[in-house]
Amino acid sequence: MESGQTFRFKSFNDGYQGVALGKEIFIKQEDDKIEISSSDSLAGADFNRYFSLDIDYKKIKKQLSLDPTLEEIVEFAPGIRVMRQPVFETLITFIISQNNNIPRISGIVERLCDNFGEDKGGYRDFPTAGVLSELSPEDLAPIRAGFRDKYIIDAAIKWTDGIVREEFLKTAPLDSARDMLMKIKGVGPKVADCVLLFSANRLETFPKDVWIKRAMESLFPDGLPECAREYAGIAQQYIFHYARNRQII
DNA sequence: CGCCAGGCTTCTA
DNA sequence: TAGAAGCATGGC
Repeated sequence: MESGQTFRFKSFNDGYQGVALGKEIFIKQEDDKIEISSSDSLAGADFNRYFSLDIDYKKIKKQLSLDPTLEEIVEFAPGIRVMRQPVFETLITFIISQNNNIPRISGIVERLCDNFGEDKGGYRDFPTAGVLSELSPEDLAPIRAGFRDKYIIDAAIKWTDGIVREEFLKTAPLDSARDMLMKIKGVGPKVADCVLLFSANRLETFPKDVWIKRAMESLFPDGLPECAREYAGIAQQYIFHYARNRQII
């Protein structure tokens, strides 16, 4: 929940609270048991898929751990999973993420939802592309996204116009999918890869941000180990978290 | 005050 | 085609 893939969850009691798939949920973990609860009906929302609880991470971690350095990195925070969030929401949140820090990303996303998301009775859903595509940069001023406001609007317009299509992103050759995303102003290789990894379930994509570049230089100067190729994106999340948190603890 | 943040666009050579 | 400047905002 704190690995920088998703930005609407807050620490709450002994778990996390946030809005996902149009529902306000509370999630907590005790040992291997993960519990999701809500005051809403969860009908129609597939949180096993959202949190990738249907994926065999024991098998994936075993394969990554064939490399001894990766084994240590995985063991540092073995509960991390790559989520499968809605594509449009992931696209917008990672446009906001550029040249930004995680706390401020969360703040901008929160204001975006508060101002333009559908009121579900006490909380707000993530805004639709249709709503965002009609806005001007001045309309977005309250969310204080800075220069990213025009990128958000361009992404929403290209989404509603069908220039960026979810099904294509999930099924087309990886390079074609990236090119489609990079037609959006403000979307470059890093944001495109994050969308493909965190929502389109393209586990072989390996987003390279400043943290990953620094971590790769010191941990894997010869590149990512061969055993991690199939699940490079999952390895990326373990490496990202390790790089950011290891020294501090 | 200056530097940096899950980068990208634009300008320059 | 590579490299640097500029970009909104906010925390430190």
